Order: sequence, then C-alpha cells, then structure tokens
Amino acid sequence: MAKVTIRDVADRAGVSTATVSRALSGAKRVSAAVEDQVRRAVQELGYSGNGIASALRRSRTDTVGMIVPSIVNPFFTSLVESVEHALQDEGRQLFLCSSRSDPQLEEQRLRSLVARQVDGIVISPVHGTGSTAAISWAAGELPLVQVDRYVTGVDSDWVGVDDDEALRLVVGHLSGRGVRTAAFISSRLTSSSTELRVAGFQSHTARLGIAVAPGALLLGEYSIDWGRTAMQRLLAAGPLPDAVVCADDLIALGVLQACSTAGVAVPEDVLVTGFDDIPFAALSDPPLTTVRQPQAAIATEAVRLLSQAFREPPHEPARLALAPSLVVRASTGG
Amino acid sequence: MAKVTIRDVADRAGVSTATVSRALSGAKRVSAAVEDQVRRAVQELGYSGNGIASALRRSRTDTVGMIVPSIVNPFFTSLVESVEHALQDEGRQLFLCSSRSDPQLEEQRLRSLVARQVDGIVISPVHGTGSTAAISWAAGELPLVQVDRYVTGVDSDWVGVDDDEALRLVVGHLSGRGVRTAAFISSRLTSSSTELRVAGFQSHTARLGIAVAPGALLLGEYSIDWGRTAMQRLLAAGPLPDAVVCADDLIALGVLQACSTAGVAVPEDVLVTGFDDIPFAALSDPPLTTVRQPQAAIATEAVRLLSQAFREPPHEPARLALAPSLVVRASTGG
DNA sequence: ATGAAAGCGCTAACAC
DNA sequence: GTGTTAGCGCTTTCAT
Repeated sequence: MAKVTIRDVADRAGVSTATVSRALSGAKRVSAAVEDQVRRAVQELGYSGNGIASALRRSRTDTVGMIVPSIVNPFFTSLVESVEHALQDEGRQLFLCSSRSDPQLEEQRLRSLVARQVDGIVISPVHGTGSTAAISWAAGELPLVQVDRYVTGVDSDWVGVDDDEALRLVVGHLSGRGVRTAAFISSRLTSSSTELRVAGFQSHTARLGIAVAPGALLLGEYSIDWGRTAMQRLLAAGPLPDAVVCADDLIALGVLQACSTAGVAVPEDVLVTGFDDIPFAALSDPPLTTVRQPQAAIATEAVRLLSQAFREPPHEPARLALAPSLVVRASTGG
Repeated sequence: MAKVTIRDVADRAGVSTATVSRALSGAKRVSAAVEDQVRRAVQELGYSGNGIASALRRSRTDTVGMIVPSIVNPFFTSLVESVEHALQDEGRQLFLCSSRSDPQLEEQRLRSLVARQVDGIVISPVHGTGSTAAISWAAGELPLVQVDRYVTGVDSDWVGVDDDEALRLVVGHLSGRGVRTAAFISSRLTSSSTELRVAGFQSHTARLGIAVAPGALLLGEYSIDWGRTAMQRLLAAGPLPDAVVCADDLIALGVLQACSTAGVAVPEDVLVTGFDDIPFAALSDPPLTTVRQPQAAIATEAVRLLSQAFREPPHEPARLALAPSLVVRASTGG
C-alpha cells in the first residue's frame, strides 16, 4: 500500500518518467516495445496514478461541479443523472453537492468547488437574490451555467423551462374543465422559477376570469409536508376553490394526501395539478395532472453551454427557456 | 480572472508564502499584525486558494467518495444525504457517483475516485460477485466501507440492515393476516441484500407454512417498471397468490399500479408489501406496508467507521446489521 | 514569529 | 522516439 509513483514505474521499465507519462496518456507516440514494458511495469507494481498531481500540472481536473437545492427531490436527481450522462460523453466527472436550500451552505459549496479547481459549475440557485453574490463571484472564476432557476444580474448562461408557458397550459386546462376559482401553493423562497410560476398563475387566471381569493396563495417550501400542511389550511379556511395549483409535484402529492385524509374527493370536490412530472406523479391516488419538464434537454443544453465556454472566449450569456408540456391524469378528471 | 496565487498574496502583504500559509490555515501562530495584513491582501486580490496544490502537498483531500447503484432511487438519495450530513461535521466533502447498476461503470468510478485521491470511499456494491475484484483492489488502496449491500471476501467494514429479520417481520405480518400463498418480486442482480431477502422470504414462508408456487419468484431489477411488468405476468399466469412481497418500494409501487390498471383491488384481492419506506410509500394508492430501514443510523455508522479507519491501524472488519422495523399501512389491510 | 528552501507527483517544453 | 529539466501552488521542516 506504499504509494507507487510514476518514478517507480519508470525505473522498473528502464525508461524516463516522461516516457511513462506519454505511454499512459496514449496521445503521444511511443514505440510499441516501450509501451509494452511500461504496461508491464504498471501491472506488476499496481500503479494507479495520482490525479491530483496531474491536475496541478495540467491545471484542469476534468471535473464539473453541480449544486442543487435538494438531493432528495426526484426532479433534481433526474436532472443530475442526465447531466452526469451528458458529461460522461466528454470524459468528465460530476462532483455533486447539495445546498439544502440554504444560501450559506450554497456559498460554501461554491467556494469549495472553486478551490478544488473544477473546470466548470452547473448550479440551480437557492434564492433569487440571496444567491447572487456567491454566484457572481464563482462565475467570475470559471465557466458557470445556471439550470432550472436563475439569479438575475449574473453574467452567466441559463437553461430551464418556460414557466409562464407552463402556467398558461395548466390554467388553460383547468379553465376548460370549468374551474372558476383557484388556489396556488408554492415555495416561500423567492427563486426565479417560483416567482415566474406565481406570476404566471396570477396573470393567466386573471386573463381567463378565474377568481383567486385572498389567502389562496400559500407560500412554504417545495416538500410533501408543506403541501399537506397548506391543504389542511385551505380545508380549515372554508369553502374550497375549484382547483388547487401546485408549484411542484411534491407539494401536490402532499395536497392529495391531505385531501384523502380529510375525505375530500379528487377530482370530484377539487382539481389538483403539480409541476415537474416526477416518476411518482403517475402513481399517486389519484394520478397527478402535471407539467412535464424537458429535463433531459435541459441537462444536455447545460453541458453543451459549459463545453462551449471551455473552448471559446466569453460570449453573450444565453438564456434558454425550453417548452414544457402538459400531462393530463385523473387529478383533473383524466 | 488571472490566477492569483499565494505568492501574490505574500508579495502584497510583504511577507513570505510560508507566513501566508500559516496565517490562512489558522493553526500556526502568527502575529496579529501580520495576520491582518494577509487578510487584507487576500481580500484585495480576491485570492481563493488552490485546493489541488494543497492536496498534493498534504496528500489528503478532505474528500470522501460515495458510489451508489442509482441516484434516482429515493432510498439511496436519503442515504447519500445522511452521509453528506455526517461528513460535514468533520469538515469533509462528499464526491458522489452513480454506478447505474453497472459493474463496469462501478469499477471506472472506483478507479477515478482512487486516482483523485479521495481520503476514503463509501460504496453500495452493484453485484455480489461482479463487484468483488474492483472493490477488493480499492479497499487495498484506501479506507472503504460498504453500505446496504456488500460483497463477500473483501476485507472491509459493512453496515446495513438485517435482511433476514426484515423478512421475518414481513412474512410474520402476512401470516397473521391469513396469507397462505405468496409471491416474491425482486432484482435479478445477485447483490447480497437481494440474496438475503430472497433467502429470508423462502425460509420464513416455509417456516410458517405459506406456499410459494413455482414461478412465483420473479427477478428483474429495482424499478417501478419492473414491478409493473412482473405483476402483469403474475396476473396473466393465473390464480393470484394471497400476497406479493417486493424487495423494494419501487417494485411495490409498480405492482400497485399494475393492480390498479387491471382492476385488482389491494388489499381485498391481494396484499402487497415493499421494502425501504421511501417517502412515496405513504402516498401510493393504497399506502404501502413496508420495511423501514434505519438509513440515518446506517449513514452515521458508515462515517464513524471511515473516520476510525483514518485514525487507527487496520482492524477486524466490522459488520453491522441494524434492526429494521415494519410499517403497516393499507396495502396489507392497514 | 518569520523566511528560505525542498519537494508532493506529474506533464510539457525543449533538446538530442 | 526518448531523456532532461523546469516547474504547477502549496505546506513544512529547518534555520534564524
């Protein structure tokens, strides 16, 4: 277990360390005989290379850092998986961090990733304004692309979903189902997507003449628990709206559970919609009508933008709002 | 954006690089005046340190690698989150990788983590035998602890759940509900936990006189899709067993969905159980009876064992099988 | 308390 | 095609 270095391999193979390095990197041409000796020496000694030394010398780590607000939210894990996949095609590794929806932790993660010399960062910011300083700084240090959510005033690429279009789809669908009053349950944290979804909900309900009672805008967090709690409040508050629109599927699942517990029938007594189309949205009782995010495309684009930044000089920040689609299930009448 | 190094800070502060290093590391004593100058210089230059260089010199990265078979399985993400939490208390970062249930990818990840000089590795092996070689090798290079699943014949710690006890609980519960015939849906991959769960299912059903028809042992993978498919096969095959026991919650959720689609009532026509108690197990239709894993404890113990390995000389490998508990919900009659 | 100097293990010029 | 050499940026003796 004593560390075996490139020096040991070189000695054993009777060549210089430079030759070993060349033989192993594959790129440079080395005579077949020497290459063989080197391979043998590597084998015999159990050499496995020191990526840290290599990274220091080359000043690149072939690693990309990713920071998401939650690692237990299936939407983000799907996104992470897609990003990892896309990265693999270019021989880079993903270094995943969770900010646990905490701007301070997020800043810590950013500093840590920069210190570790990752080649670039993919981040879904926690907070619309609280994340700005740290992200601005990081974006000045290395290529950075925001996904899903973004903070404004930062000179960086962003790729996500068209939230306004998403709420147009949802509210339009509900209107078609005869909905006249609606409530919206979302997160308190002012992230860009949260704000855009709230704004979209308000403008499209207004446009279609759907009434939103005061107190029918409930802000908490993106979690099953909050969905349950918020729905209990709505139930306690008095006459139910025709529909409850949720800013993500976790909230919506909590809402469904609260309804079930309270003996309120969905969709008979109230319609419910989610956002993201996580795998479990199809399995709830009843299955959830929701907005499907093009997460694979978001991931692919994010990685593409990053790779571009690795190669080319800084460009105009790109902002890609990809089109969502509506998945209609039983929670709005099927 | 030009890299500012410790040299620049030293020049600016009018001291040596050694002093800057000492001032920044905090540990060594440096006069207050100098410490102040250094801080100012750091501030003014926007110095942020090079963790790679530091790691090379200190030959430690304060980073732990973790490899799980799937990053979209909520059981593993919970585990990951707990591990990350536990690690944070000792100032270490988590470097997360997914092996996507592929032994080859797993080996690649292991090599990559070792090359990156992580201080230790937490891994849930993909395969009972196919993972052995790579894990043995890695365990020879650095401290390594297996979680949830394990490969035998590797000299490393393991911490997970007592699978036999878990199946004793499940089968005992079903027996109490009057079940006389049962089927088991699991993963094809021969991981330790898979094997122990199958074995436990067989021994406890035998002990309690519950019949298991030939063909009532369905092996696929840990996914919703496989659960759905397997259940469709059971439905097509003829008379249903009294109960369907699943090796994890994803499979069970797929089973519930297939039942719902086919108009088979749970628990009236058939009882269904899962394993893990992921958050969505409580939200399905009907809510799922399942085995709760002590995942927070598993994570804490894993990190404790790792830290111990960092400090102390090699010990007898520990094997900690923690006690599971049964969560009874409506899918077995509530 | 501070500085000088020696590397950590590797790769990239530059010679030959 | 291969060796020699000079660091990458940092930490850590060893002096002073």
